Amino acid sequence: MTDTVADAEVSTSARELAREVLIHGPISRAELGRRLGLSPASLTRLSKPFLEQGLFVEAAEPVQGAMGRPAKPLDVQVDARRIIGVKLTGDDATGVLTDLRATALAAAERPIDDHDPAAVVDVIADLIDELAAESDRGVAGVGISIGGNVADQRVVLRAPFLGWRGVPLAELVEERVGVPVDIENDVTALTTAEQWFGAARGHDAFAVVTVGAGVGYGLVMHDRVVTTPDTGMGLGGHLPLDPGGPLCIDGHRGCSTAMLSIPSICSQVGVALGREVAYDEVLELSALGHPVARSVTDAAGRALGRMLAFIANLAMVDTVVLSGEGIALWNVAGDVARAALAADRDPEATPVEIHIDDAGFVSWARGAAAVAIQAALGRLRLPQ
Amino acid sequence: MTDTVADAEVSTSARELAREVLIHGPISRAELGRRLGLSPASLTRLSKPFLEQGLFVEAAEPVQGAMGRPAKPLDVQVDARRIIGVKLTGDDATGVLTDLRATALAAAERPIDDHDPAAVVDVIADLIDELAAESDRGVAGVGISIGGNVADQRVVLRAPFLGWRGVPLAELVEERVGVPVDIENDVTALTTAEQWFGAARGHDAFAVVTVGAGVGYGLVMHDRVVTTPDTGMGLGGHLPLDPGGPLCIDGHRGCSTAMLSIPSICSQVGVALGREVAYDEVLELSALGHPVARSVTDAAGRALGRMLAFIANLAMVDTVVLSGEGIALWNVAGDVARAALAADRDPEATPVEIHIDDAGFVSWARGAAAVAIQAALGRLRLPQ
DNA sequence: CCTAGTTATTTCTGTCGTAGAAATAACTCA
DNA sequence: TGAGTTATTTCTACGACAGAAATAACTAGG
Repeated sequence: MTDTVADAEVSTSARELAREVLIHGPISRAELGRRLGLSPASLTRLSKPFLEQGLFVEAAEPVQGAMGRPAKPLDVQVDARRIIGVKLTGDDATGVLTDLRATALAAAERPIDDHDPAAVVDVIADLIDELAAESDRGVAGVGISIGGNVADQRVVLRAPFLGWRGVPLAELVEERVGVPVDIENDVTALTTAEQWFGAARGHDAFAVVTVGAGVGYGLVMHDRVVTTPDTGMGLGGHLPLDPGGPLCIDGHRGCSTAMLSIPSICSQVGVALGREVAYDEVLELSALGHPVARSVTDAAGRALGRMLAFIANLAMVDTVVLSGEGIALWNVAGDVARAALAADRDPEATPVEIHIDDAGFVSWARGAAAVAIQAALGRLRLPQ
Repeated sequence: MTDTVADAEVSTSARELAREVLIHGPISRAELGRRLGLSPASLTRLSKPFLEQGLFVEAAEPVQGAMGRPAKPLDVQVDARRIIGVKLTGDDATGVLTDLRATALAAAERPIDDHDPAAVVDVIADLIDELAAESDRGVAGVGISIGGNVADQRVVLRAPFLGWRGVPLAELVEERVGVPVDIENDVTALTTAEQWFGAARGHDAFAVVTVGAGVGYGLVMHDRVVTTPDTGMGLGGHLPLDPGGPLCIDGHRGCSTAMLSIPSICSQVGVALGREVAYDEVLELSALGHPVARSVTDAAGRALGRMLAFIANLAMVDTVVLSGEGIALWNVAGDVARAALAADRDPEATPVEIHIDDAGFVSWARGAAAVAIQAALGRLRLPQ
């Protein structure tokens, strides 16, 4: 972003306008005025600098069919900036180059062999350089998401998979790449992406459940992602769901991780078959009706359905997004899960809307990009 | 409230100021400025009309010990208005006359024999008249809380205990008492009271669990009580907590109602002893170590602890208020509940803060009063 | 006892964002 | 073709707010 000296902080209204257009665009000024509680005059005034900067465009296609003067809907010029999102695990760093709606334009990956912060920063910087080379218009911001605790979008307080405590990752990476960097917990980042750009876009309250190496849980309420000091501790990963289920590594019988995580499902089937089995194979066997695989995925489905019911009843949401690299489980266990959900929820209650985000690792990296997009919005400067 | 023709709508800031003083007063203008993000000048301006109207007072006791000019904290004149709160069940109407902080000054009760809306309105009007006679300064508003679905704080959509559907209760009672009336779901109302005037006062996120004839669940997040179309359906009342527990009336084994409600606990002990047992006697027997009572209350405690863990992990709160007419259960089962909670929650996570509100039926009626106080705030007019 | 330092509150003034009204634009429908 | 409808723009006035400076009411230390 090339800021002029004369550029000024944008007002709250301008930021809300940008957010609304980013999430709901293309959208007319009139509709924006109604949503934001502003007069038409204000919308003209507020949107002008965005149009002048090339951050907004007026959609070519006016709305047809209605009476009166047709609206000229505003939309973000998604190609105005490029963003990079990086998802960091103990094993590798996955990155995507995206536009302003976190749509992936390029992807890359690097293994992480050494958990030393300096070594990891090297890998991340390399990954970012590779992705930035794919962009012909520079990079406006970088987001990094990580399993663990993050303070202020700057410092990794605790990252069990990397054995980190108090690593000022944003600073370290910024020094290397010369672009603003923001760090966020991985589930929070993914939840943010679902809220702004995913299937739950525009819902004012919903939950996110991720199934993968572990089980993650995120919550949006009153249009805001809920974060607490415990965010990143994985508290949604050890809910007791099945008193007859297997044990997780922490000794919880039938908890969400024991019932749903990829490693646990693979090892349950593996033990019964007496050989190592990959996750994809489990799902395949289950689809073919193999009794062992079927039994394990059915139990997983029941547990997932029960978890969804608990979420709907206690977090008071009626929409849930399922994501993560292991959510293909839904293909073979979705029906069982829906039945279990129905059994634990009042039949007169609002049905729970379930969205599947099956983009796997790309979703995690998109989440990181969404964090960078939000941060860029916060840094926005416009000519007065 | 005697409005002059010249009185004007109060601004958002003025309403937020009133709310903040109501919840946190006495509190200095300087501190209010910091909390609301306003300059000291604005606080002088905003608080002046409240002081002129006699709604605020400057606390007599300035803050001691600190350096600099001592603050003259603002507080609400709690006696400036009187409010009536009524809790309606299928059997009776309980009412309280309160001040502006929902502190009960008088209480009264009426049995409800006839569920016909007209008959119930008669009883409520009588009850209100009796309580209003106790006030020497009129009544500024009436709140009525009810188990069931309420639309817009005006119309009872569904109230199973009364067999009502679509009763415009606010209108009917207003016609009789000539004072603004607002209706709210009972758990929502109680949650509101806890948020503004209870032990969780000022917490930005917490949950409420009520134990009584049933089990209720309310949630505050981002400083707002969470309500959904399903509010009033009692979805928190049928969470599966103990696979070996008794059945509730809907056939859920070991659900929150089956494990925790007064009728279920009494009947479990009653069946074992071969006679009818009152709730208080169950708690007494349990305290004395009676094996049957002990066993039932221990199971209840474990279920409650598990429920608290689910709430903390899924609603993402670290504070829970326990209320309702049956919460004396905590006296005999609190330790068991705490142990169960600890078992289901990561030991490194923030400990869950538990507050007990043992005011029983008065709390329910206070909740209704809190709704009326909020509504009065919304209707507030001040001389410009 | 006096003075410097500190914090709270008030007064005054300029600014910025907003709504309101009226004008203009661009359509549909009869 | 004109009446009706809706969207957007332009212009103006108002009002809420912050900032600065003044005033107030204390504490702490010499």
